[in-house]
Amino acid sequence: MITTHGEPLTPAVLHILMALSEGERHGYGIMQAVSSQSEGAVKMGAGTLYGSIKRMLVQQLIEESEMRPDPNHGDERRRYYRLTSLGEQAFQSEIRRLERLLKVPSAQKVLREAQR
Amino acid sequence: MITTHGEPLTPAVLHILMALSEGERHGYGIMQAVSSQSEGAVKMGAGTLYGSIKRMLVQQLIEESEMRPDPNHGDERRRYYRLTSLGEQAFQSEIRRLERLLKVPSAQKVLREAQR
DNA sequence: TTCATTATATCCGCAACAGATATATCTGTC
DNA sequence: GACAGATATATCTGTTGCGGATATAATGAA
Repeated sequence: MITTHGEPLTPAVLHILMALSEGERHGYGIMQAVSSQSEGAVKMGAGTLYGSIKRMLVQQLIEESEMRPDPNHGDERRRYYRLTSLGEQAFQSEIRRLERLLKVPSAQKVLREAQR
Repeated sequence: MITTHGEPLTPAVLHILMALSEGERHGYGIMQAVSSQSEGAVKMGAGTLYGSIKRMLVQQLIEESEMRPDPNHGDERRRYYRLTSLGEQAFQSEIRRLERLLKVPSAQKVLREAQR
């Protein structure tokens, strides 16, 4: 499947971009953000998380930040990530794509019926 | 990645469900509907399409209909598909999931900035 | 009759997913 | 101080999904 703006975003990649769009986070923090942003509907396993992070670093959608946890509290192994401008663009175009998708009549119908 | 309602839907599966949510369609018709529903942003290749159809038949998200093209015009090889009730459920829960996702503040910000 | 489009289908390499597994730290509490 | 449970990172690997290439053939318009 091919989208107009670069590669298509897999659900895992979108969720990670979304988690990081709120600010810098470390791996485990991304996992938690995904769960909370989806209201518990989506659980991302460790394999998916770290595998996706690795790929996204290569694609330059995200980058590691120099931020380190306070030495007095917080696991020093924590590594923080942030969106690159490329990642931000990818996030934006994906969000807009999804919004357009939800405008399709049959999707609108579902949403109208959902609000009771 | 695990969603609360059965398996996670890949983008390809969602698009096919969405195309069929408007009525029965044959393979090539699905391809065209995907392109039009996404306003040309998404092009689904034949490999993805027929591979996904095969999987979705097994998962009972869709089923083949007995509908045949008018013998006077239309390729007789056309095979039509429709959503099963399981497919309809999957479509609905995915649409709702995506809507919730777009409610996340950082996504809302993107959408607000998009309308200019 | 020629050609673009429509239409279905498979093959296969590559990418992505996801559970299992391993290791180690942090934090609260008994 | 020991222990449990949550936090944290990472790899390995089987399985699934994607998607371009390829093949074949019917349709429809010029």
